[in-house]
Amino acid sequence: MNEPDRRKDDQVSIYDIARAAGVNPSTVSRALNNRDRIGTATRTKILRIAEDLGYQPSAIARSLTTRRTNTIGVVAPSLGDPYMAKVVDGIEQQAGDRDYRVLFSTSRRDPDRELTIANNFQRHRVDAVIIVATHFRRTYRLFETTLNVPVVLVGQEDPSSDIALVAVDDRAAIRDSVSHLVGLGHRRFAFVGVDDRPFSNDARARAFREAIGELAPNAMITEITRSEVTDLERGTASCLEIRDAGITAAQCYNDMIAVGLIGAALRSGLDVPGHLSVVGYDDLDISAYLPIPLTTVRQPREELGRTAVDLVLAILEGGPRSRSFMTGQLVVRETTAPPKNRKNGAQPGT
Amino acid sequence: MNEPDRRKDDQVSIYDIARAAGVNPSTVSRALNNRDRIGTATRTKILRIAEDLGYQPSAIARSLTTRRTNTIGVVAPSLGDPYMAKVVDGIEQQAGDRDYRVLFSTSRRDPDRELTIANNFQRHRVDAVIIVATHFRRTYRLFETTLNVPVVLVGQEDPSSDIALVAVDDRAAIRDSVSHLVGLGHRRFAFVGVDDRPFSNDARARAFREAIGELAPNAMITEITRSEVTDLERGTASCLEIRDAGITAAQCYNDMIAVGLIGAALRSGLDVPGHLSVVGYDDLDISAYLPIPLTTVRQPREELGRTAVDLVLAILEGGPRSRSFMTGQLVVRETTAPPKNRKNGAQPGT
DNA sequence: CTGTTAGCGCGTTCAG
DNA sequence: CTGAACGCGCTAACAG
Repeated sequence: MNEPDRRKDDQVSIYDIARAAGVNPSTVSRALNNRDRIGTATRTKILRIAEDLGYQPSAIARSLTTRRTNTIGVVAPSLGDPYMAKVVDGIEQQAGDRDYRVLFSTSRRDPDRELTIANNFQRHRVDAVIIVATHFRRTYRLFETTLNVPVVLVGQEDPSSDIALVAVDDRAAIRDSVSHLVGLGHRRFAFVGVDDRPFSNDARARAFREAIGELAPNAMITEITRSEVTDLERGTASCLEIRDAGITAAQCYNDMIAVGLIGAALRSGLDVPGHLSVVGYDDLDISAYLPIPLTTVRQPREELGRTAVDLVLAILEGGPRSRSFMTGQLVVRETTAPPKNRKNGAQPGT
Repeated sequence: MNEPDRRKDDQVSIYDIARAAGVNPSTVSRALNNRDRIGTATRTKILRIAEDLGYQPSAIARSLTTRRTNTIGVVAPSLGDPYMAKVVDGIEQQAGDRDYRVLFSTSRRDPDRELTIANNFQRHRVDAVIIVATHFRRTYRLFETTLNVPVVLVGQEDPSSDIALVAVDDRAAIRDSVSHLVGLGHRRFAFVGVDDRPFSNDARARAFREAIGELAPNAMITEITRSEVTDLERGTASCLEIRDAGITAAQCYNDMIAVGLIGAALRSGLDVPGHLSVVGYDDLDISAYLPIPLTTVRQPREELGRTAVDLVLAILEGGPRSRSFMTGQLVVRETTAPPKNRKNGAQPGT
């Protein structure tokens, strides 16, 4: 016996099923929520009728009385790039498993939009907020103070200790990378960064410098930060400087940049990894399958998203704000090798 | 004058602002919604107080009375792969611009989950549904009948003409690709497909066969469909067969497969594009920047998402179910070239 | 164990 | 032009 055709605005409510069962609506509510004192007979009867009528409780009405929406608001700069996509996928999965809904909003890194989103979250009475990779403390404060709900940050380090967050331990991961590179014999390094995500960029750049200072104190190190539109273009654009500076090993802020850099290097006659070793950061799906498989630091992106949900729910259940660090793992593939001399031209400064 | 600290469950309502303004709640409602008869003086006064109190209307309460949620439910197999990510990004953008919220749910291609999602959408009383790249008619019917709201499909062709959808015109795009390949002199073709998205795979494979039948009637054509876990692996795994069959040009179902295939080809000593020309489908961000930039068919993925929202809203506003086809554009880069003979071994059948 | 009542925050009558 | 009253669908508190 299936439910009959009904229009969306003619949904069956507990009143309908109460009438059909000859009981009071509140009894239906109790039966459905498996609450306290309820006769087994009436309960099963009610459940059966609900089933037959194709009843689905209105989350809206429920939220109105319970004052909980079971919704987590998520702000991210975009949903379109591969890093976000995985994190967001992890968030959606874990939230779904824990019976929470997710309200995604993209900020496009625009402060005005962030304010709009905060207001929007408030209108929808989200129970908590997850902020992905937005690198301004201000954003955190904005959501924290206007919404007054738990907030968890994903994927960035912030020194202040009272902010809940989950992030990859950049320092350890990058130290592994440097150790690998130094072991290969490299002494002329570059860090290829980004200009529009200052927090995480600085963290990685700093980690890189520190690790080199420790593992190869006399090495040369330069930092390149281009202001192109996309990360791929940032990588492409930094090739010339790397070539002219006689760099033999480059740590990139992420895989996209590495791909751009490698492409430009090959086109300009630089062999990878012969003349230039390149290390990425992220380990995108595609990175292992590139024609020259990319050596990179793997970020557990889905896991970051899932953990963010766990942290947020823990706080909702009365736990403390905690910070969780996951380890990034160096995956050595084929874009790193011992340095070889270049055959023709392109010496440092030439 | 900013709003004072208030807990989430102590939000300001129209009652608070009515009290502060010395008027009736319904007056506040009218002022806020810019409705009919309302004194300019009282209106501005009320607006000012609302502002000062940091008032944000409860979307929940509003939905309860208006019986509209301004929410679009979106089902997609995942949010994590680059194709979905862009489409979903487009949906989110356009919905946001039109003042709609989006409720994303991932089906993981699991029929049980699809049912759960349908029920969940019903609980949340979504106003409409967008189904992305789920290739079973059954899914469409499921959402259509249980929810009784407008449904729009994205990214797949379905012959039945009464289903609203937006998709890329595969036939025209693939015909361009074949024309390009035939013009280059190729006569031994393969289509490298997928097994888990039968609808769109068949559409593209068929388009490929038809185009070849028309443009190079005597050419050889084989179809390879591997059942690996990821698309990249499907590409990798199909290399051997392509090599043995003496194929010189392969059209792949998407870019991921093309990347896998190219990687395997190069490793096995096949030159790309010398011995094997490869055409992808999608034009991922990364495709232009691969060491051998990929020739591919560009799908306007964000645009697909945006258009889906437009279609859905048009129906909500009383318009007819319409179908919208966007054109995919062949982008010729460097993985296609005239066929050259292989130098050593690996002849057909060897 | 079950029925009654009230109220969540808002929009919408219908009177004034 | 504005106030009073009702209902959206559900849960919770209190009776019986």
